Amino acid sequence: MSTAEKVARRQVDRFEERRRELADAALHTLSELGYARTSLREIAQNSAFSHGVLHYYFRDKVDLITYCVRQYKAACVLRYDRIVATARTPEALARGFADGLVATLVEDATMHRLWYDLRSQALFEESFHADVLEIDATLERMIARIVGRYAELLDRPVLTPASMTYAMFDGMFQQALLRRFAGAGGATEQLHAGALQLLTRIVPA
Amino acid sequence: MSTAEKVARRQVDRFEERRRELADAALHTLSELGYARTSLREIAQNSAFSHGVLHYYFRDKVDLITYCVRQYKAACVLRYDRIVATARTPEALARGFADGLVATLVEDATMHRLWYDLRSQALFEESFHADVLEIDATLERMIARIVGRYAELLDRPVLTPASMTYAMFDGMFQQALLRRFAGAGGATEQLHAGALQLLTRIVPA
DNA sequence: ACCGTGTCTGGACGACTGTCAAGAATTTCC
DNA sequence: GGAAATTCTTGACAGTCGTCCAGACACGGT
Repeated sequence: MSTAEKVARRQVDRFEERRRELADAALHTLSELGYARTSLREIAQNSAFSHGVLHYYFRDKVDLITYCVRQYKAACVLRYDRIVATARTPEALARGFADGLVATLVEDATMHRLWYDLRSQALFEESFHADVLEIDATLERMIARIVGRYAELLDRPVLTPASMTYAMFDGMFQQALLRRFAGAGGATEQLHAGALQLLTRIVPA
Repeated sequence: MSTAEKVARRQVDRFEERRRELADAALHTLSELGYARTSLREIAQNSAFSHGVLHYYFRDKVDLITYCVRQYKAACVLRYDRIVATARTPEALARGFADGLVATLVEDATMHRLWYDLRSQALFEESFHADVLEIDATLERMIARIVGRYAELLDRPVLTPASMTYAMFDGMFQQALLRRFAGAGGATEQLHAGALQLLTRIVPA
């Protein structure tokens, strides 16, 4: 590799790193304010830079948000992979999964509400379609892995399609999140019990 | 009733009627553009009036949107009540329910995406909490009536809590809506099959 | 040390926002 | 028919928005 190539590579890396840094700040602001109320100036204010720099690293607002969504997805997978249990018994796996759901509901609540917000935006903005569908597919596979392992440990077949399974867990999680932010009590308990119950419904005896 | 009271009553009625009319226009615009992109001027432009009149009938934008959400709820209940089957056999009820879901997914698609958009907003804006929770509770009861009747026809007990049942149907519907707007095929078929399958899971043999 | 390139700032621009008020238009009532 | 009350239009207001740009700054290579 020539020195010129090394220089170019390093600059590209720096550029990418700064993009990630700015997208991080943007994600933080978005998760706090929501898509409708987040402006580029507000994002810049929650970063170490001024608002002008955003157009140096991103073509426009849609470009920034799209990049944010992709970065969010990466975080998503990591977070959920924590949940994938190393358990040796189906009971331990189920418990670990339910515990993990409740934990991320509490710890990453603002990020989750951002996800549902952005997914709703995808119903109106075509430019979000591809990324949202891809993230949903990733989450669906994650759920399928857990359910598949659970059934494997029980030596039973999975009779429910993965898309349906994901939709049901997602619906439950969304309800729990809503109750949490709306101040209604019992959200964590309902999610925990619901996840366990749903698991036994999907892999019936 | 005195004549003065009659006059007052008539004025109140007219006032309420105009509010409904404007909220209708607002709902139409909202369902087309989404919460984040809808302005009062745009709403007025899709009505027979100018933008200033909105502040004659509504205190501010939040007041208007809140009123819209409440009006939307009324439409919701009516629409879903169409689905509540008069069927005499469980098979007919299940089929009618699944058909109804698919029909409203296709016919009222823009209204449904508005609902999910506004419910996401409730995760960020406290003023939406009460109405969103109330609408969700209404929909939950609607689902519970259908499932309850289905179990009754089969002479079996319902073993799943209503909140969990609603969450699962809602999750499936939301996925179908997303696939529809994202241009992915098979949304209606998946929803139809999923609803039937979920019904048998909730009321197991 | 200096130059050139890459990075960043801060202000300016026009468009758009919610809100409001003055007055025109319309309706109601005697 | 005219006065009074209501309903509606229009334009203005102070902000904020995304976007762009001239110039200041930083820093690695020679």
